[in-house]
Amino acid sequence: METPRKTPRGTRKRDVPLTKDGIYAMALQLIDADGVEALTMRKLAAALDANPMSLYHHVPNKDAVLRGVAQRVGSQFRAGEREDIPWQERLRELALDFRELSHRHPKLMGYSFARPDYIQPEDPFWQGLVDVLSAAGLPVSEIPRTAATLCAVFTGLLVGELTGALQRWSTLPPTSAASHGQETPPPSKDMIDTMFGCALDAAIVGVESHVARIREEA
Amino acid sequence: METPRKTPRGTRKRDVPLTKDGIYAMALQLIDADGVEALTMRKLAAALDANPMSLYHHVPNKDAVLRGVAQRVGSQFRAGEREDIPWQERLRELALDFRELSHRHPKLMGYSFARPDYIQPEDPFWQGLVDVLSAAGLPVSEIPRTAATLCAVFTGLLVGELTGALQRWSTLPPTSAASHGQETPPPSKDMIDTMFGCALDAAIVGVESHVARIREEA
DNA sequence: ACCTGAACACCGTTCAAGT
DNA sequence: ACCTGAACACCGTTCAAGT
Repeated sequence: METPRKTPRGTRKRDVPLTKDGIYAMALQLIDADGVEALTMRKLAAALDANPMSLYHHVPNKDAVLRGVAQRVGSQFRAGEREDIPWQERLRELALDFRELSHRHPKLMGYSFARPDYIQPEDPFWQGLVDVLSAAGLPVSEIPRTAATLCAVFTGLLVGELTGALQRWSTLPPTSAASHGQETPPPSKDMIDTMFGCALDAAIVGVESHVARIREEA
Repeated sequence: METPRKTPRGTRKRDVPLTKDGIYAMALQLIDADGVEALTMRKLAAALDANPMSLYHHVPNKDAVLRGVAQRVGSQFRAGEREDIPWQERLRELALDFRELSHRHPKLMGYSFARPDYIQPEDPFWQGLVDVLSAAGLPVSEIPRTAATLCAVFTGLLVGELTGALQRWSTLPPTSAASHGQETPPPSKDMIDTMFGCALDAAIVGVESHVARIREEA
């Protein structure tokens, strides 16, 4: 009754041995499909056609898996390398790229953004951001905090979009008095694009005036 | 051996019957102390000196408890009611108030901010924000999306602060080449205050120019 | 070195039964 | 109406044992 070998016929996944990378990759697939809260060490093992306990030979615990996946994806955010365009355009590209990639793993990012370590100093995204701010004329000592502020603002907008909060808030009635005016139109994808655009413009202006202020003082 | 009544001597909590509000209040205490991920229906019941299953008579499930707590706290964010000062100042006050109150429940807010429903349309905070933007001269139809964008930006910064991401990123080396320049100074509380201030300034300028642009078009 | 089964100490929630 | 004990279907993780 009991098949003596796994993958008896269907030749499921694992001809390949378990690896850290393989575990992270499958975890990402499961998260993309069902969300972070549905990820389970047992389900992960099953998806890899392995014994749940085998995972612990490659990974210390579940939190490490989540951290690994978050950092793996975080490191895929690319840096706008084009040095031929003004830094303002580069920043815009960087941000839009960030957003587009987030859309590929919405379930993960909603979770990732709440953990401080999904962006690593070696990540191209961080490097790119530092480059752009340096091109903007910001002194080195000012760059990390400006970059950090920009990251926080981007992720705030993205969390808002990915969780639906931005959608929800945008359709909230502007006054509490029940439905006595015109309705606000439902926000389309376009409208959220516009909101991102506005915020990005404001951020750019903010950096510009920060640079100007520092120039003045010197 | 078995004491026939609860609270046999210590007269613990419950002379009072279980209520929805009581449950939320205790859940908030536990979350403040140990974090959202440590909250358990069983521990919550124990803290209320009740049988775990009794909770389900007042609350449908754990998610409802978390939602209830988040909304309870969300509704405590106050609206800057002072109409005698310019809207820019009112917006600043609103934001700083929001931040200060978040600091009172850091463990909760790190979680809350990821759920779209912690701000309700009837909340004073939302009403205040709508008021301020209306005082800024924004047409009613523009207000919800502007308010939504501002909320997303604030919460992004706050999440960054509460999770330590802002701290961490601010001390990241501005260049990947290992330690070959001056160090960036460690960010103090003051420095994070400054970052908030800058972002707030940029947001205000952004709203101002949005108003100007709309005026122009009309 | 890598894998595994059994077991431990938990979870959230259902349900039938009590008052 | 409100509370409860037992039980179910799960968790993450440890550990001793296997190859």
